Amino acid sequence: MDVSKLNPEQRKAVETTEGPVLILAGAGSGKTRTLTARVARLLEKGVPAWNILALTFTNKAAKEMKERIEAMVGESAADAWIMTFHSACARILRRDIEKLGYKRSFVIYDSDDQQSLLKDIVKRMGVDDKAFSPKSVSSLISDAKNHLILPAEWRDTHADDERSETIYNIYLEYETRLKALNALDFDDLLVKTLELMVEHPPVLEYYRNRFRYVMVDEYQDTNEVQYRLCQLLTKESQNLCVVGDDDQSIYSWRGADIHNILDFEKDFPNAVVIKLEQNYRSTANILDAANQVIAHNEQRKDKRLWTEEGEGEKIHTFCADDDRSEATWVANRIIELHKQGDAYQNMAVLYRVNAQSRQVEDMLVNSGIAYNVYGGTKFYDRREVRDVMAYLRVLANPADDMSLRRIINVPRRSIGDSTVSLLEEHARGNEMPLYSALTDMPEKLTSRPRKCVQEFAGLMTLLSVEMATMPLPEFVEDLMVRTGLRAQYENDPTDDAADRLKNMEEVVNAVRQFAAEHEGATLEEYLENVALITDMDTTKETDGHVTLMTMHSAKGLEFDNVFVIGMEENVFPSYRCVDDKVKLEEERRLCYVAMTRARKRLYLSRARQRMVFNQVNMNPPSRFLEEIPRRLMEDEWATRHERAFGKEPPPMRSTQKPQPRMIKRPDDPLNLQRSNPLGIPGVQKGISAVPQTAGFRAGDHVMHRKFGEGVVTDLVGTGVDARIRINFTAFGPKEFSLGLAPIVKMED
DNA sequence: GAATAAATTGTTTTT
DNA sequence: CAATTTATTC
Repeated sequence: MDVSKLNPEQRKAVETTEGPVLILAGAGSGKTRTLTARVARLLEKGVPAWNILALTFTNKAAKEMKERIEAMVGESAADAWIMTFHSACARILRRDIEKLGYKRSFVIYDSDDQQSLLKDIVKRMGVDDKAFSPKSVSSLISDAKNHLILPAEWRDTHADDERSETIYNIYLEYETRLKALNALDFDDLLVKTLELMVEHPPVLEYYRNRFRYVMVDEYQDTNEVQYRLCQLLTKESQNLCVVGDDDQSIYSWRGADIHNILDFEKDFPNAVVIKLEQNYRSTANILDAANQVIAHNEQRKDKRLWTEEGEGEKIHTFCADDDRSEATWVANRIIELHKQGDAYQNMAVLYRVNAQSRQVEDMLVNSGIAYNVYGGTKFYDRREVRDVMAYLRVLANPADDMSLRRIINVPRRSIGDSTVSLLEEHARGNEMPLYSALTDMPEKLTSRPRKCVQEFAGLMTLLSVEMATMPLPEFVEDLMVRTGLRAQYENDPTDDAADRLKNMEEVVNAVRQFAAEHEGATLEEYLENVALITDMDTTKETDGHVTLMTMHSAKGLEFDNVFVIGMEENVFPSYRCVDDKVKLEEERRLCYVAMTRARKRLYLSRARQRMVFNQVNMNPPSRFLEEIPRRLMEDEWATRHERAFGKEPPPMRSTQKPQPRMIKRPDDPLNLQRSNPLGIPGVQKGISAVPQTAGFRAGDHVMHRKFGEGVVTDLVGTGVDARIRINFTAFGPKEFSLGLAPIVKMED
């Protein structure tokens, strides 16, 4: 293991192999390199690979780490568990879940499955499905599970009203049904693993002995269950090494608790804390800007990333007329960069919500530029693909009524709703899965549907025999023929059907690839893989392709040129977060993550108006834009006097156009609402509620939107670069750019 | 029971 | 607007 390429802090992280270690790794600080080197070091010291557990959040991160470790030490790392939390839990459960009363053939329900189950429950309970939409209920349940709150506890900790009672009933029924279906949702994978460890000490003992060294990546994103699992596993060995960055915590909406990383030193008082603060990725300007933005957060560990890189280009900003011309601008810049010799794979367009990819896609298609969109509608979310999966799931786990119901009449085989209802009723009466009702039919069933069901039951029996005898890929191919799924689309001349057919063929390819990578793989293993894989993980041809993805998905990645689009209030930060201080700080962290993805050039764009919900919406520039010091930015209008479409620049003053919605700021003591609808960074014209450079002197009493009262101590520089230093009564001395800081002079 | 027409409804972010 | 759900007709 050659540590000479590491800096002193990184080296310390690699060499500290024993005891609790907290590595605070800023963006681009060589985190993965350090982590992989640490694993290599452990192996080199003679720690057997099977003693090592390295947990990540994404398959991509796991895969990368695994590959890099293998490149360093070769096959000797093969026995180490380097995988996501969810995969590790699935694997642990596959061994011992029978101790919890499930069967080992359990299936994993994704959020779609979860929601259709909830929908079914709500419908059967006869409650108002508007007030209890599957979406809202599923997030409540997920939230409860992530905090280890079982139905009974949920009821005890919530108001004693009708709504809570109903939710409790749904939650309870949901749990009961899942168990009957022999299915686990995503949260269950973690919760049940914890349950297994807590209630079955020998199991815990086994894994404690096995995993002597536990490492956790992106620790700031762990939720309570993951946290407890880590604590439990390392209680004896104390060998828990966590890596994270509180500034990059962007998953609290999924139960991630930032306190897990903030309180690590409390949990392990003897922890070695290592800070990786040198950034090897971005130019100084980009890093500086990102640092400035994140400095506006109150809830954070103080740190400052630095770099040896040169300043580089300024951050390019642009304000387009609408979302369409914003996309055109992006496409044009991409073309320009490409002409300069930058390859498309070095460019990424990042956005807040998946829907924003549409316009950019259109423009890239028009320009003939290849691209990959990550996220959004996933391959495995397509109807035809899910149909195939439903067949496979029923065969793997006949208790899966939900999947069976999905495919019992797909393709059409004249088993309609009324027949299914009869079968279901009968199955429920006899406390058996729906699948059993296919062969043990209720007497009420008349001869015609009876025959159809019989035929279907015969098909399923045939398939289960084939499943046991044929290699997996061939079996899947055969299944699509025997079930008639193929024929359904083959006889359809529309383009749509051709696409679907192609997707089904893609499933066979995926199975074939999986079988090739995992020798002797079973159907269960394949299904598990499918359930835990995301769109990010499907291998794509990246060469010559521009990357389009959400800022969330971009975490952990880096590109030479990064475009962040939709830098507007109510878009980014999202309208759902604008009124909540805590949520807003998470948005800001997301902004920090997005900005720090860029190595050489960062482009921030916004649109004056944008179509949202099928109506025109006008939003002021994102507050994050205003948190970047002006000296680091260069606006296209100001410098080039050009427009995406060669139109005249719009008037600087708003005429009768619809007024943008004002941002509500309950915490704004002076009511300094943004009155700068057309405000262009770099062209300081519109900020009118904020006093301009003139008028401040040392000794003046001022009021800041966030920091409250203070006294001006100093003024530095002139013009756009002018800065002001203020000593706040409550927050001490701070420095701001005079043009940007939301301060006003107080009347004495 | 199936095919078609009408109506409704929704947009964070993901394992 | 587009995709899904519900109503209507055959």
